[in-house]
Amino acid sequence: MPELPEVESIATRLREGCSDHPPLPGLLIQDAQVLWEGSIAAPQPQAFAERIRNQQIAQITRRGKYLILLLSRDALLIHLRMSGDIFILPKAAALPPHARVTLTLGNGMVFVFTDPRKFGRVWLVSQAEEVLSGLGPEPFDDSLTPERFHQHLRQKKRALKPLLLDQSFLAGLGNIYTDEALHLARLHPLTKANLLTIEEARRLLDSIRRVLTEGIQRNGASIDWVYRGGDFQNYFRVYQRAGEVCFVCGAPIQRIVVGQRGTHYCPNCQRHPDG
DNA sequence: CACGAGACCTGTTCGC
DNA sequence: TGCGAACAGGTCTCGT
Repeated sequence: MPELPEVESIATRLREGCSDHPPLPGLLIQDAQVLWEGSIAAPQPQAFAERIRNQQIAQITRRGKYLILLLSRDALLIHLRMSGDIFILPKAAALPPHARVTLTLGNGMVFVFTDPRKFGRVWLVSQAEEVLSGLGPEPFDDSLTPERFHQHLRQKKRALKPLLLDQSFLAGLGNIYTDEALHLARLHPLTKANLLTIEEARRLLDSIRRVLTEGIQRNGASIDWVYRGGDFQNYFRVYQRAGEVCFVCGAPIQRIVVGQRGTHYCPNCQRHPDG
């Protein structure tokens, strides 16, 4: 589930607090436990706890799908990949299933990174940029104008679906929001990027921003057994709706596989340029 | 450069 | 009921 809106929701909750826990900025990290070494991308897993100990949480942000905690000396970056999640619990509480890394906080609570599938990764580095340097622009960046977006698209011959999933082209979109954005923009997932007109590029950028905004407003999507508190899953227009009717035209939503990813679209609203 | 396949993992759901 | 196959929000690497 964790695409840009889900990570943004988590970052906001950690930064501002909620009914279950106070804001994290200002708290001290007293200790750390690595329960699954594979989750630690940097530094060496054995060096992680020692290095993070006694650093204070200064600021919490997001870049693409990365959750970023700026600490007194280092930056802690977390990528949730397919099944990662973050819990803040009382120190005395039982650890949730699949806990991989824990941080003991100064207020008697514990920061827990859980991840059933073990795809998620944690980095503790002196500069966040070491990890983020390959990312493309943020979708909401003001400098990403329709004209510039069109320029970028014109340089790519790839199909829109895999291109939008490429984090070096644009940071933050995953399988759900890509399918939703393409439907809103009335563009077929297999359309070649360099064929878009400026008007289509404008429509696509606008659609991307609209679905991401809607996702953030609904606190992200929670589906299957991974629950995250958001309810955007109740407002999907195409994702996981194969065989159901398109809300725009009534045609049945189609599911195809593109780049090994399930891809959902309306064959009537989203016509392939070549038929 | 573009693309497909395979790898990394566990859990749920579906079909027989 | 049981069991294997298919599928899942992501990314990396390798071969063509």
